[in-house]
Amino acid sequence: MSDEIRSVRGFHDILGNDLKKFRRITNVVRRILKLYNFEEIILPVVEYAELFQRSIGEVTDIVQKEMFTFQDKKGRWLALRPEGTAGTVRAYIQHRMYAERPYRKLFYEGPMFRYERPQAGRYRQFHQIGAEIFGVGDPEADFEIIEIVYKILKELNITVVIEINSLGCLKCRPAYREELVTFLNEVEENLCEVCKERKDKNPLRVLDCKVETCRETFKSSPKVIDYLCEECKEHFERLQSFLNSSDIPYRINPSLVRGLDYYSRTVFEAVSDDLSTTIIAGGRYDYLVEQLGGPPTPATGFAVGIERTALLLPDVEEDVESYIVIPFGEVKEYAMKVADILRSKGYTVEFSYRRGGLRKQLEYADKMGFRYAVIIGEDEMKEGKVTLKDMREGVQVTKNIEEL
RNA sequence: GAGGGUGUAGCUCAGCUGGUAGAGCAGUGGACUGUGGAUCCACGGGUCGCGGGUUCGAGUCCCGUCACCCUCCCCA
Repeated sequence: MSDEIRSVRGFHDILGNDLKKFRRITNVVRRILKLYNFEEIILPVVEYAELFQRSIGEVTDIVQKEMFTFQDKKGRWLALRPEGTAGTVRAYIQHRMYAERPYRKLFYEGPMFRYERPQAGRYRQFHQIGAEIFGVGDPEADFEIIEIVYKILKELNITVVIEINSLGCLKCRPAYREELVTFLNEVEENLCEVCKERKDKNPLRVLDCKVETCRETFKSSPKVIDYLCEECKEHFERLQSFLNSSDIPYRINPSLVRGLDYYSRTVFEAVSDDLSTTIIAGGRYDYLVEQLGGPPTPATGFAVGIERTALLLPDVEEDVESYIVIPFGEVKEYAMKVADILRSKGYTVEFSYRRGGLRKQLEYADKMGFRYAVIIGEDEMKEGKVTLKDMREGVQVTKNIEEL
């Protein structure tokens, strides 16, 4: 036992009930994305580290402290992807997708990697499923993304609040940023230690602080939405008008900012009240494609944190209508044939390897939750029949092999 | 990167001021040779996370270390 090899810290196996929840989430998301005609792309797990430095932002924690980076044999810096958007944009550019159609809707699913301390719903290898719309600058696209997020949560029966905000664009954000820094310097003594640190590094992030005294202080801080230029203001208002004419509940959170540098204009988060954590988030990133070497292309998208969402799902006991074939006596060949006949009709069938008498066999069938036990003894074999027992109802019938 | 908690049987856990390791559940077999969800009996199973120290003697005390869980930071 002492020399047993365990999985690497923060890298976990997903099995049993956790896997059921995992699949439930991805199935729901995939089905909804299909309704909106998104197409899947499978992206590599490894990219050049530079891709993330140039997209997520050099000064973000993700890039500075949380990325798994390493050198290949030729000394190039590679990284395990910490998120999916950068790779999707890279692929969009690399395959010249911008030249094929006026716009493109893509989705991806897979493991992401961040080097951080594991805790509830958070691992070093975690999984996201996300979608992006390239080439649409209009708020319709933002609305579609938020609508999809809402449908996902509704279908999964998860109660969350969708918070939205606008971060403005390159025209209006710098002015706001300056105002904010001025304000933060004035109230510096009221800020927590972390905020004092962050104020110079990434001032927008300060607004995200959860410390009560900070929140109180920020009530009088300048708000991004008051500094939006005409175009950004109109964009944000039209998004709200789409939302208002839908049944999607939302609220504006003027302090909502996101931790990745590439966002512009619309940002949103689906925040769980009982978990007090974000499970789905996203927003618009109109400069990223160009920043990574493509033509100017507006884009917007979202990502679902699968493990985190799974925490909000109840344990599900699904009734699988599966069969167990119980051979009793010298009937193995016959019993295997019966099992295969059932499989050819599409049933899930386990051939029992459990040793022991019929009693033990039925105990096993009961414990494992099989709906039907197909009992096959020498009597049944002689007559070309089987005994089919309904484990739930406790009744059994004898059937000819052809009647299965 | 900072802080807190926990490591004893497959699982959940007890084990007092140091004195040879325990329960429940699960497993296997039997009571019961072709009928489960119940009962009873028996059996197997542990370098007490790892390393060192104190001691005649350490699961228990001390030091170190690792892992897991949780919180902060950060983020989905």
